[in-house]
Amino acid sequence: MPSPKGSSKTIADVAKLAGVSTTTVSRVLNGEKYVKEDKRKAVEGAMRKLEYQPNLYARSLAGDRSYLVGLLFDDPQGDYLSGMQRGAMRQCRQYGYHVVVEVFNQATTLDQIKSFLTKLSLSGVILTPPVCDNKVVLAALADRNIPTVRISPSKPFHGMVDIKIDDYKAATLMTEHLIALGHKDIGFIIGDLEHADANERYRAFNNCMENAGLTVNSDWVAQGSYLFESGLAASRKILSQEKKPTAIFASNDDMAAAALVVADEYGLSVPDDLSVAGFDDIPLASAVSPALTTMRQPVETMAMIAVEQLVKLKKGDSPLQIPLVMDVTFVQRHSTTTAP
Amino acid sequence: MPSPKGSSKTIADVAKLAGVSTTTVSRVLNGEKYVKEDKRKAVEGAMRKLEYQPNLYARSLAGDRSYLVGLLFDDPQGDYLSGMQRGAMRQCRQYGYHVVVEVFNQATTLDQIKSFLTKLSLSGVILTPPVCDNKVVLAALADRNIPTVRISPSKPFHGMVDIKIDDYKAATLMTEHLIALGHKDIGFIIGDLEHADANERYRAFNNCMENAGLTVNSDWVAQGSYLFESGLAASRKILSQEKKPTAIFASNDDMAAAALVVADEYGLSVPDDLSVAGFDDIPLASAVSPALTTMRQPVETMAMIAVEQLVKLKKGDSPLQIPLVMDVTFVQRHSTTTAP
DNA sequence: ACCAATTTTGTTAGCGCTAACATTATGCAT
DNA sequence: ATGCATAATGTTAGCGCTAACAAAATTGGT
Repeated sequence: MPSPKGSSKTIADVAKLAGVSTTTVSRVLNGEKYVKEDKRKAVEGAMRKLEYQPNLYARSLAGDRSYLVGLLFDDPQGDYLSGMQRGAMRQCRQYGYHVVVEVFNQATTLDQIKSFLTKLSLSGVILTPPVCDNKVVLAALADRNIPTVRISPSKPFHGMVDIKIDDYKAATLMTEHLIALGHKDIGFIIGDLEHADANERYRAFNNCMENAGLTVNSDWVAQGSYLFESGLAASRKILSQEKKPTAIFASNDDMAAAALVVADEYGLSVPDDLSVAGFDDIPLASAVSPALTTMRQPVETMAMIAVEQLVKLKKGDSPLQIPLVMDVTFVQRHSTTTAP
Repeated sequence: MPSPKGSSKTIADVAKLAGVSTTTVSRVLNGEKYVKEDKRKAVEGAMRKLEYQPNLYARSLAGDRSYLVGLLFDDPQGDYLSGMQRGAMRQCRQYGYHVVVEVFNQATTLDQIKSFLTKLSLSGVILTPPVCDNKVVLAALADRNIPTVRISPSKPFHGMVDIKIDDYKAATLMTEHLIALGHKDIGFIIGDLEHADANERYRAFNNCMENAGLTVNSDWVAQGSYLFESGLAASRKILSQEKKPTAIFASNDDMAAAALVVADEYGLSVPDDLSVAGFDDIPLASAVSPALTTMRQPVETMAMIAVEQLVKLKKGDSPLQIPLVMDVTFVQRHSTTTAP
């Protein structure tokens, strides 16, 4: 009896058509060895003919993998994170995995974390900053032996793969760029210090200034949160000073874009009166006017590699001992120029 | 024998501890009726004591629901969509569901769509614009009888729940606001016409102008795509004209923010020389300077309601025959004022 | 040709849960 | 009390797949 419309084929249907056992079909499905070429061909043909789609839930229940990877955010907002999400989705599709998104922040209880992790028994998890440094989450993950990749974490955590850029070096490069342009009075907008990268960028700025024999004026340093709005407040704090800097280095593009707006409020022309540098190279960076000089971070690629690593971990490969450090690209546009 | 660390409890463990059958536990788990209060209490107690977490995959395999809802994007970017995502995640957590995100666009093959839908056998799907009007996706969904909620679709589609705002009315309101301020020369930036809402807003603008006895100057109408960058180009097209409008109504805030930037390029002061109105009220709208007059759309709430509807559909409720129309809020800020 | 090592295939028993179908209590009108 | 609807609980058979084991086929050395 032909199965009614909509009812999907099972592994048994495929096995019957291919003239093999269900186990053999399962082996083909999972790319195991110990299957003769001709049988493999037969099975693959049968699968195609029947438009067979493996049942995710049966596989998960019987086996150990779930083909679901979790993408965890503290606050899902902004181009940086949607870039991550895009990369993760793209690579997951490649491997037949799917992306489950979830918010883990201060308000998330331990129970919710545990429940999420044990209920879904994820094939893997990607932690975006600052969740990647959340002790509770890390412990819960390690406890359950869930393959985990962290994006831009602070300290290493045993058994987890880290993917990052060299924030210190990148921020040093940018500071040097400003100094090379003759700027001596440079302001800095700090990112959300919950994020390890924010710390690194700030540290690099300070050290680089010191090495160049320049002093950091605390009036020109302001705390932001990486959000555009916070950049407005930070920029106002800096530019409302009697003596103003000739350049501002913002820890990300959103805040740099905000600096552009505030500069305008104070009648400063960018870059002639004030140079502004950003970080990340999100779409906005090239859209604003003047377009931002920034440091491009390959966000989408990082997420894609994260998924790749997860798949490898799944196969039993042991985690990389050292972080995967991606290259950044210095992008000079029109928001920075020689000191006035 | 106590189960080893990490191995989670099963329904059988709970049943034994509570002194009932597994079915009764299942009934409690699913909130079915026909369970006496005392047994229910006993089961709930046992669950708590054992920290029982139902196995999602077993439930999905045995039953018909998967506790996974799909959130489909054409291009996951921008505050509007991350607002959706936030709402969906929040409400899903409420109900013990999870959000699987996926991109469905031109590049997605029918096979991929089918594969996604049958493999995951989702409990429900939320379609964001413009996926909500993608015939192929709609057909595949209907075929599989998957409960579906669409956000701001164009035409009704049998059996699906639609959630939207009254774009026509909202855009009329905004246009009237501009006209009431004495503006006669009003420009318009059209959104991505793949989105039904973009069409509605444009139609409303045209009709409203006509009703007020004003003519729409085609030099002051430009096509955008809802992205910030497209707003720059559109605004430049409009403001580069010899004779300039005294107001611009952009179909969303991103493009309105771009108009602000371009106005500045042309030496126009907003709102004194040029009024600018947006739509959506994303965070950016209140951050830019001057803050945008806009029409607030309860995006996050819409997504939450979408999940709620999905859960109801799951329970066998029949879909609403008419779209759920959410209220918008006119938000007057500082980017619009009386005509010069 | 014969044996052990190795590859290839099949058999079977669940994974943890729910649906369908008993079966047993309970209420309530006669 | 008696019968009958209705409520409350239990029994059982899978859902579609994989893991563990068993069996058969193949290989290669002697």
